[in-house]
Amino acid sequence: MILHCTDQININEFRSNLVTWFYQNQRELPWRENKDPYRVWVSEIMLQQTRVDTVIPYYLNFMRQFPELENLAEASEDEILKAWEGLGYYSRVRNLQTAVREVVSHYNGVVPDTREEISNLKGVGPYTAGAILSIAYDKAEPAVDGNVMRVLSRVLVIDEDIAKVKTRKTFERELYELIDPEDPSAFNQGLMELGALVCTPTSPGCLLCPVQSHCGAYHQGLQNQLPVKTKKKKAIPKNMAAFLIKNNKNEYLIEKRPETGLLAGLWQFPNFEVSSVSAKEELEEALMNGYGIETYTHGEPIQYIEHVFSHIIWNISVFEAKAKQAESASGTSLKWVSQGELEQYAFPVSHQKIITHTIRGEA
DNA sequence: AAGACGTGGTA
DNA sequence: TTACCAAGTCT
Repeated sequence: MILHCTDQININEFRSNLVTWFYQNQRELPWRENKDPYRVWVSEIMLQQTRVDTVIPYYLNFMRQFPELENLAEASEDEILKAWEGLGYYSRVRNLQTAVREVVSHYNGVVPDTREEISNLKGVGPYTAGAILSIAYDKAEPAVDGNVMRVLSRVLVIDEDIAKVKTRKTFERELYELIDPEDPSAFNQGLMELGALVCTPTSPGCLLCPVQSHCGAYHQGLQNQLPVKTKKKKAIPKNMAAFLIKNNKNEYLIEKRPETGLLAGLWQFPNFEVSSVSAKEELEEALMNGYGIETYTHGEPIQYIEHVFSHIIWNISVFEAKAKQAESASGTSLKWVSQGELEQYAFPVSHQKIITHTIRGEA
């Protein structure tokens, strides 16, 4: 093993090669304009399991809408979900607001700077804690994400399964030795940037790599065998029925999803799992029991949507229906809204397709 | 420990 | 088309 641990000369060279490379090759990103802890925090939450290119427009909009931590703390749930609409993993923004409120009430609006305190904030796990501490506060704390595990598994030739939660701790232990105490921010970001731009999952650019000489996998020709990662299971398909229901005022019925679980707190058209979409009686009964809505009988589906989540596939048949009564027993989770009002509410991507295709008649 | 939790891009 | 991914966290 080329680098492993005790050789201080090699460690110093590794650090300086990585940090120098980072300053010369880092991308200009909106969250790199300054080190404001709140701005760094928001970016780290958005970046979880999400590509840089996807995040950029959301980040710009989010910071325009909630420029200071206090603005986010005071926003409504519908506002924050709308700002997150389409980004996925919606509990991230709900947790972020909970955490930001905690910072306002408990830390006088100042993001705490110890791992202990910051880790107790909702949605801040080991990676995000390390990222904020190092990037915003220049603390020598590891920030182990998928990039870092891929890069270090190659450099240090570590073949533990990076899909396993405990493997992260192995890399954190190594990092406490390896991290550059002079510039932990550039070191951590350099590791991630290297993973994103050079030490990629497939066909890594070893010939361009600033730490090639320190890389055990490169010297042994193992860069394509590492990291080791077990595969995940495939998504399970479900038959879903969705209903586009109008009343006599030309309004649509929408419902708010439960506060926990899949797509928590988002709005949707009445939507539920069915054994079969051709069992009309089952559909009518579900509408009556679930929504208190009697409808004029509906015909064949007017739209089919396949939507793939990480662990589920929704095969949605969309039906059109007219409510027999103008008002329904409207709990807080049911609402009649005009076409124009629809855009105020955050919908899952699968139901955005109903709005664009069936309501607006776009391609 | 393993599964829940989204979405859009790429080979 | 299927599979895997992309700056993880919570239960």
